[in-house]
Amino acid sequence: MTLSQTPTPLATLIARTQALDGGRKKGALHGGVVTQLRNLIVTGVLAPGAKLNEREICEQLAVSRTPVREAIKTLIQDGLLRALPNQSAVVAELDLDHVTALIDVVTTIEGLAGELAARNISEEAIAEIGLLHYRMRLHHARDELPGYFEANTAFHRKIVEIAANPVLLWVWDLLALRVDRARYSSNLWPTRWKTAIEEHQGILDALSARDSAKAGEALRQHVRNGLSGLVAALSGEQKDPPQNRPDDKPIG
Amino acid sequence: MTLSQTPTPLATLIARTQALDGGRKKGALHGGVVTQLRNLIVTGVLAPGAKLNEREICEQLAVSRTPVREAIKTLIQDGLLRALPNQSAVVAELDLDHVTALIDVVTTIEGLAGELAARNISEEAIAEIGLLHYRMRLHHARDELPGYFEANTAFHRKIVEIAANPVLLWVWDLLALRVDRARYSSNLWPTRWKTAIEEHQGILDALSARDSAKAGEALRQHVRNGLSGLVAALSGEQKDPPQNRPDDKPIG
DNA sequence: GGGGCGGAAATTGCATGCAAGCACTCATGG
DNA sequence: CCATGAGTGCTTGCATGCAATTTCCGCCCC
Repeated sequence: MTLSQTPTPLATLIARTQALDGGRKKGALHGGVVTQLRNLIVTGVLAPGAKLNEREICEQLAVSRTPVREAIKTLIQDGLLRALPNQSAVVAELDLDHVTALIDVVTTIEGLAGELAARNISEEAIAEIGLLHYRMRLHHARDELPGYFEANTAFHRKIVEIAANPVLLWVWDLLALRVDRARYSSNLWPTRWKTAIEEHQGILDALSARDSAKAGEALRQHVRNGLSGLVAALSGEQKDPPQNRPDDKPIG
Repeated sequence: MTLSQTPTPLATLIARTQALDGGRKKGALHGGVVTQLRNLIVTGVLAPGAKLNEREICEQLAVSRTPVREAIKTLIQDGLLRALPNQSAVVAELDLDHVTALIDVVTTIEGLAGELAARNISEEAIAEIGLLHYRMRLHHARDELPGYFEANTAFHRKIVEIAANPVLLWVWDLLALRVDRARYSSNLWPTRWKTAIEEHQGILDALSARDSAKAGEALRQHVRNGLSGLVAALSGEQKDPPQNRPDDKPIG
């Protein structure tokens, strides 16, 4: 009753994902709940502004309130939820302003990652990046957006890993959550597919050449382009009334 | 008994801070515990590697395990604690590598902040920055390190605020925790005092002139210098055996 | 008809109880 | 003397109970 105006009770939506308690060890509930809820938020099943009723989540996930409460706290830290004292946590809004703000930060972070990665990169890492690039091309050719999506995230994260800076990776992971959320929210993306692949090629080339400045710049351009397009798409969608579309399948 | 080898039981240390339950409203315990523990970690009272026994913290802070557990989870997210399944959380190490990794990220982030701030800055904001700058000079002249320290943090944070990018501010706050921790850990800093003040002057000038590139560069230089000096200091201290010095007062 | 108010239900925040897992001790054997 | 293993106590992880606060509903008054 509390969660958004969706006619479908969240029950089904959560239940659809998985039952969460598969022969679990002791310390697995908290993490499991976090993952579950995070996915629901990032993919947009839980619409911005929706209230999270602890009891309801407990019932759906078949766990007690303790791990649920801890999970909610975690997601608040991640910025996916907003907390009000003595009130239900609500899914954080996805203002255009906020997504716009992401552009500069993510661009800068990924640019740094590119610069650092180009310096450290090993032959093995080059091959791994290349592999992901071609996985993306394959998914593109087959028109498999979800697969492309996943490979794309892996591609970018791999570059950050190669940068070999744990703090950078930590920040990137935090930001990636928000970027993914924005991406899921704007389900028109394919326009940039081809361009994105060309840009990826450029990034790969720069990394292979160990050209730090070029890799950084290529990544900055690529990320900025992608996120700007995303903002444009979102601002176009802004006309849709804040009602959440029922059963808004993630992408495909 | 569990918390580090310090002869002084943590009891006194925590008790010294404050009793935590001053006519509290309902939703204040969790935040209070987080703040308390965070301060203890950042200031180094809780040495890296120290185990956090839930029961003990409960007794010292006179709250039950629930808020303490939630606080610990929060601090794990912040990267101040490390979690081991079914084991006590431990204070995160402060590797030299980790602090070194901070340099590039914080430098980049503050550089971005400078660039953005220079574009948006209002006359009022310029005045506020200037005020903080002169507060620092005053504290410097009076040789009041803690006051300088506080004003310094406010100065930097203010610039990020002026940048008017909520995501940037969020990331900065997260990073600032780690920077402060490293700073507290190396208690020799005054060498850079004068230089730092000159650099601050340069930053202030660039911001006043609304010269984006210059402000960004000035901040990058300043932050890099500061953190590099910090790393140098830490790597010098590295000789001290990993034993934590008893009653290592934060700064002076 | 609209707005303010009172009370009850519901919800969060905190405290506590119980079970599983780890660490530590101490005895034993090589 | 050192390594090994069983037993015990402590610690975390989860479930649940209780109190304070919010919210929601109906009612009354204007």
